[in-house]
Amino acid sequence: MSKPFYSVYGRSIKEFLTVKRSLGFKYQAAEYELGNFDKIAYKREESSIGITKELASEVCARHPHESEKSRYNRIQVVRQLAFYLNDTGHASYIPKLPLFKSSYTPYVFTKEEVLKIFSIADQSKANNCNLRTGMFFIPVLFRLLYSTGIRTGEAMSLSINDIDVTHNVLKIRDSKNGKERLIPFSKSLSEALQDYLKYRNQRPAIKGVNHLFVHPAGGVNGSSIAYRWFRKILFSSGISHQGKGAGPRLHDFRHTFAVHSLVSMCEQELDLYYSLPILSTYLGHQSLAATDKYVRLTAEMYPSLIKSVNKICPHIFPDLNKTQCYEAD
DNA sequence: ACCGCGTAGTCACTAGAAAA
DNA sequence: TTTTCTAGTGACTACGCGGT
Repeated sequence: MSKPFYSVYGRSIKEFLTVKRSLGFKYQAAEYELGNFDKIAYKREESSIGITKELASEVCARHPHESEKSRYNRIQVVRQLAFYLNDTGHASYIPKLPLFKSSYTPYVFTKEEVLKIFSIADQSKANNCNLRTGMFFIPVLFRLLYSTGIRTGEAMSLSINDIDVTHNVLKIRDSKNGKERLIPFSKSLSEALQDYLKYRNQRPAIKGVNHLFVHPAGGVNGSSIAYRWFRKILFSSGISHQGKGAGPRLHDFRHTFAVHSLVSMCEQELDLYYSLPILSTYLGHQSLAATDKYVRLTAEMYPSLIKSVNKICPHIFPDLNKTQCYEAD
């Protein structure tokens, strides 16, 4: 499972990993970064253990297309290794952490864009007769993501037993904490799900398969399928994708759900002191702070709405000149 | 030949826990 | 409270396979 290391640091890195793991940390991603550290040390023909300032600066140098945050994460691992080496008698330079600020702004679809995406997805499904195509469930998956705001991973791992189309509730089982949460959904989504289930259950190949989202031949698709179709449909819908990491992502259905829900609650003049905790629970956030980020996002996208709400209940929406918008999950 | 999927891998990003 | 750190997962691609 673990990769070999080639430089003079190899043994120390292995010990370091063992120590960290014995403390209960997984150190999976870190092992990858340590591998890069090892490669650089090997290339430089480092002959003795102890990180010099020169070695540290080469390892911590910014990669051409790397974000500040990623570099920050990378350097943290090297720092930990440097601390460990110091503790074990190999004097090492401890690199400084850079400053960084979050820059990603989530994409929020307009209602027109959402409708356009749905209709293109429906057309694509009608045109695709491949027996193994994920297109079979894409239209209903997109509707599910938009109308419940659940994560893509959560949707893809749903089983048919988690869906109750009589009471319009679905169950998210969170294997991580053994927690589960119930998500009520709308009548229109329920109809879409029932339609899908009808076709799904008619197919003999799918008998006995528990996964909700399967291709017509009965196989279970990974979430990369959903993403690939998403990009195709996005292109056909004429919504431009801004390139790697920047464009609308599948995950942005979740943001869109949150923002549209907030807007709709504002329009119905619901008291946000009550409705925010509800939204927070629905999204599965552990704190209100995460949900608060959507409030800022909503304020940014619908300034005129905010003006009218603030007349009734001031202080709900932040002054955007003074705050920055960060992404919430 | 072409298309779409599955898989595995790299790189990137964020939430939330832990430490200070 | 703020800073530091880890866990977890998303975004994206290459490649190979099998069905049409």
